[in-house]
Formats: sequence, C-alpha cells, structure tokens
Amino acid sequence: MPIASVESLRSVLRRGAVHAAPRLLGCVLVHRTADGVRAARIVEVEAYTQDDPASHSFGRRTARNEAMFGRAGIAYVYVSYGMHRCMNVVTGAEGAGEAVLVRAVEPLEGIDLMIAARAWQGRPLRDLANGPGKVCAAMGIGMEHNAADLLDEQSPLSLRPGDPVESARVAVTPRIGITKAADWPRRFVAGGVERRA
DNA sequence: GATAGGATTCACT
DNA sequence: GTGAATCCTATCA
Repeated sequence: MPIASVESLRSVLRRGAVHAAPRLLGCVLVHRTADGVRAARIVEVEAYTQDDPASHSFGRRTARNEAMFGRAGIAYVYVSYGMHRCMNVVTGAEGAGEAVLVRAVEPLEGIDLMIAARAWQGRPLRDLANGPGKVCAAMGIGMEHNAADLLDEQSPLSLRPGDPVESARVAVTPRIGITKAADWPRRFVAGGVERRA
C-alpha cells in the first residue's frame, strides 16, 4: 500500500504506532537549515504505545512526554542518558500517547553536513546514522524540534512520503537497548538484514 | 532539596 | 566485549 501524499501519511499515522511503524520505513525525513538541506530515508523504527511499560507515555502524562500525547504527525524529541537525543513520530489519536521511535536512517542528501555535525572520522557510511542518538546528531535535530509538525511542508523539519518498503522485506524483531518489555516484537527494520549488537 | 535511573554511544582492552 | 561519560526528569523525603 503506497503512501502517496502527506494527507494519506497523516491518516496512516492516526491509526496508531504499530500500524504506522512499518509504513514509515522508506519515508524521508527532511531538515532545512541555514547550512543547507539534509534528507534521509527511514530504515529502522520502533513502536511505542501507552500500554507498553517501556514507553514514556506509560502511566503518567507529564511535561516531558506531553508532546507524545499530541496529534499524529508531530515530533517527540527527548534526551536519553543525558547526552543523546532521540526522535519519535507521534501517532494515534490525540491523547493516545503512541509514537514511533526513529532508530536509523539512510543518508540521501546533505551527507557532508551530517558528517560535519557528527565530527565523522572516515568510518563506514552505514554507521553514520544507525542509532537513535546518531539520527538526531546527523540530522541536527534537537529539543527545539519537540512538538514540531512533521507534516507541515513549511516546517524546517518535515516528513515526506517515500518509496514504500514491501512488507516482505520488513523484518520484525524484539527491541534494543531497553530494560522493560524488551522482547516485544515492535521493532521494524527495512531489508531485514540490519542488526545491532 | 536530593537522588536514582534511562528508548545510548564511543573508546579502550 | 566491557565500561565510562553525562544530564534531564520523576520520585521520594
């Protein structure tokens, strides 16, 4: 099911994190700054819902996770381990507390900017943005993008429909790097061959 | 007011 | 493969 327009993408997001996560694979994240344009194709995501003990929206609604309860299509950015930032795409109905974490992207445009942003040192390109913290570092995403509308074409940070990834090529696996409900099969990887230690 | 913990990454052994 | 770095937020006294 190709996602042809921003509006159809919004309706996909509204249906919830688990529905939207595999369909976000292949979509393109675009960030326009004074330095130039950066674009990257989403290749790995994780779905988080309110009934998920590992989710920030589990249990309590606070100032920190407020954006996660916003309307589908906005960004939820948070700081992890004090030094890394992670970006989510909010999904589901307003107040549902569902989001899809963008874990890895494939650089398309502005790769030189990404390398500069990450002080990259000639390591393999595939490692440039293959982790949630790296995605934000490479794309230049920060807390100032929290609650930004990704489906607004005028927004500096936006999400646009891309080539859909065939469901046969999407691998569903347990999640990474968390301690609660880590074995839930809510991680979606394009191509099915990506893996992390 | 103080403390514990976290959806991670990188350098080093 | 293992451990350190680092800081914001929630929770408790």
